Amino acid sequence: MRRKVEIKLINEKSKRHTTFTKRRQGLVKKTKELCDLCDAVAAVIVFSDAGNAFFFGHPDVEEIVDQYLADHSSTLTTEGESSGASGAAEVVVELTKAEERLGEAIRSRRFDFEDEDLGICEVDEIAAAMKELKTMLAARKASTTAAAEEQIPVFGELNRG
Amino acid sequence: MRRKVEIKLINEKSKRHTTFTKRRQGLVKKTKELCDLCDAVAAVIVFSDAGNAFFFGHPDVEEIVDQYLADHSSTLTTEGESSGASGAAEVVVELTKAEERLGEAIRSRRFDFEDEDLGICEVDEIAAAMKELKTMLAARKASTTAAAEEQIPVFGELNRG
DNA sequence: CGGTCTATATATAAGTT
DNA sequence: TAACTTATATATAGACC
Repeated sequence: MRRKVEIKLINEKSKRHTTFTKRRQGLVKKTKELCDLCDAVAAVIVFSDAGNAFFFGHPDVEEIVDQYLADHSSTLTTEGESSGASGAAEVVVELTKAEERLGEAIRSRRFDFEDEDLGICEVDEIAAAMKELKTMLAARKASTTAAAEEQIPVFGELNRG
Repeated sequence: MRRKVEIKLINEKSKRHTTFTKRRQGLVKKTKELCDLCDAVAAVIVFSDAGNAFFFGHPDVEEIVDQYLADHSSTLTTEGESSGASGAAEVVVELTKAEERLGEAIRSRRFDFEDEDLGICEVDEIAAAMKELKTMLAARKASTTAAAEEQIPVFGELNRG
């Protein structure tokens, strides 16, 4: 019944919403549990498409948010995890995500390309180029002793005038 | 081996810390997944006892935090920036996100490039290529429509020297 | 400690109503 | 459409390095 699900954008709207609701609830629950178990200072905020905010925080969302802003308003000092990439592999992951979003957008035709000045072929090429780029990065990552100064013809085929 | 655990404060300090670390990681992962699966706007912030902040947010922690504060401290109405953009501009936005992540990673030097098989020059080239791609898209978008609307966001520059 | 390894608890994707 | 069910995927407690 339950199938393994790829962590990428769910294109089907109703399915996406169902997953959003379930996982949003789970996330808040997990946050509460973390706070209860460890007396942790933690907050989670989730916005629905409609703009409704779902949140939880201990001791208080605003306090945590203020603390965060105080710590990060001008000085970036993150020692642990953050939204940023931290290695070549992570760069590949980021590119992969972007690529997949593009691919999804194209496949699902969420874009009304007819009304845009951008043709579907161009976008498709872009997605392909990103995929290529990702593959290249992965390959480079894999081959430890490969050439150091090799030039990379990135997006060369896109230059069509 | 694994026993069901009551959701209440763990008194044993070392055990509490272990649980904190594991669950904190899980929470961040779940938040990421929610964002990836549903293109959700969500953020999580956790502080360790030592005062270190662990966080994740999409599109950006600060944005979400600001949105939360706006919603909960006044009756400001900020509409339509998180999702719902349609067309080429959205593609550009996706590219922008990826580009900014790369740029940030490069600037902050959170990469230990020495230990990777990927040189900073290569990554820099990739970032440049993405910027180029974005510019191309923007230009294409602007040309046919004869510059009616400026809806393509300006990027944070990468300053590659 | 900080990471790895299971066995088990929990979350959750589909199905069902 | 949401609530409930159920089979499975995933998270993670405890043990061990």
